[in-house]
Amino acid sequence: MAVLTDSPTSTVEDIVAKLTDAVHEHRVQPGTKLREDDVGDIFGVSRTLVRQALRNMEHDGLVTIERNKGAFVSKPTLKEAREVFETRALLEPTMARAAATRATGRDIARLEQHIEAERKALEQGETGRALKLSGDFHVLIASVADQSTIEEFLRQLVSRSALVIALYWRRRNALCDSSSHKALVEAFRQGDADSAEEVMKGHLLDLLTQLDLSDRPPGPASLKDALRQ
Amino acid sequence: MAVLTDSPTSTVEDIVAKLTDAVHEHRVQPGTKLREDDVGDIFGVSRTLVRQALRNMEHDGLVTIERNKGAFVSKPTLKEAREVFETRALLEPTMARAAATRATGRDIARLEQHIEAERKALEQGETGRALKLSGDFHVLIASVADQSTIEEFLRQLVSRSALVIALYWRRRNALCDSSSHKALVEAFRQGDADSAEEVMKGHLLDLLTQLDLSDRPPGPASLKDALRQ
DNA sequence: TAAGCCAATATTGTATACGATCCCGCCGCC
DNA sequence: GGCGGCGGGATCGTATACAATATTGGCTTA
Repeated sequence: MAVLTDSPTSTVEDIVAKLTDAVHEHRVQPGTKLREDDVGDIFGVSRTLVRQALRNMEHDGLVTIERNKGAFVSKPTLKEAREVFETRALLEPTMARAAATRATGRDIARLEQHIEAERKALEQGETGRALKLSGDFHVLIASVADQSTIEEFLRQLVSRSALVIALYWRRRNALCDSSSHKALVEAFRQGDADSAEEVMKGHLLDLLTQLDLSDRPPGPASLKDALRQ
Repeated sequence: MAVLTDSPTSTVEDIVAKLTDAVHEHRVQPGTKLREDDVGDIFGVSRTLVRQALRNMEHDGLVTIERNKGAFVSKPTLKEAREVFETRALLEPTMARAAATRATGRDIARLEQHIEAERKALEQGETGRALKLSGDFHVLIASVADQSTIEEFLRQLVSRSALVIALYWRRRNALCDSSSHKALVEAFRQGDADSAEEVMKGHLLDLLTQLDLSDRPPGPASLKDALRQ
């Protein structure tokens, strides 16, 4: 699970950012153990900072820490997976509405730039990176809406969504097309709050339908985990 | 700011819980510095665990950590204060609706027990404790609604609300009467989702009107803090 | 041979030690 | 007399050392 070697000393934020990216881009799978010494070696810091980073990520729901066992990339249960998207459905349409009424020219430009980056990543076959960027787009909307509290929540929810997608995605191929994102920005540009809200609702539903959240065991659990209970 | 001495060793969770309670009950004010050695002495643990606890509380928005300066009980800005209640307004009516459709007899009993505890605290003049219990009630509703993700978010928002109230409450006397809480439980008992949702909306508006979130300096900032910038 | 126990090893949990930074009072200088 | 620099103490930041716990492999025994 080697991620990236780094310059002599990294900050806690560096470690969190790099590990989080790796999870978002599906370079490390849910269930992966994050041994403190390993991570420390990779980033060139002591376990002190690694532990801080891991606890941070635990708070975002990306990592689960079991006492005396260690830190693992979280494996959201079916219920948790549903809750993540139910919560997003509560927050994001309102964010889209607010963004539509507030977005400035600079905001629009930033959003379009972002979409372009998504397109490029997809074009070059970097599906992991495209997925991450696609998530960031949703957080960016909350930023445009100037709602930092919800932006923070959304950051967590989008992170967890990456885990959910890793576990419950139906067909790897049909990845999130960016037409919805384009439609959102178009609504923002026209200041059409109603449209923005509706497009966002639909977009979240689209995402949901591409997941398999029917009742069955919590995804590709390792044999070991399965038998432990 | 002595809080509570404790048995020889406490866990991180103990420390977080005790400190959080102290903030919820307004026994420590926003802006208070939480010196690591002090907290460690109080709870009989090393700075290692204190730092973990403080970082946890930072994630909940209760504590702000400034590098090389230390940890302080957070002082939400006006904007943050507004965002807290805007976010609650997005989440809680839906939680009330869900609770109304899901609440069992045991749930109702638990909620009524909670209200009774609130009443007693008020009766005995323990306004701090009453305030904390009043906040917990809202979290409890999310628990009844069986939405653990939102419950966690609400826990953070209610915590921050305690800070907002400490900073922006208009008249200390007129404290949250529990009639709204009673009305909520009554709606739950009757399974009246519409009513539950409406009562919750109104209750949150009531709270807002008792706050002074008009545009003016970020509350009772100390002169020192004011001049520092 | 398989099950169970025990020791050796690996890993995490907590405390302590040391270095870096900041705050504050003192002193010299203008 | 006031202003600015400078030192000492206090406090935080990180690494390391040691203790506690879990895991693994081999060994014994029925």
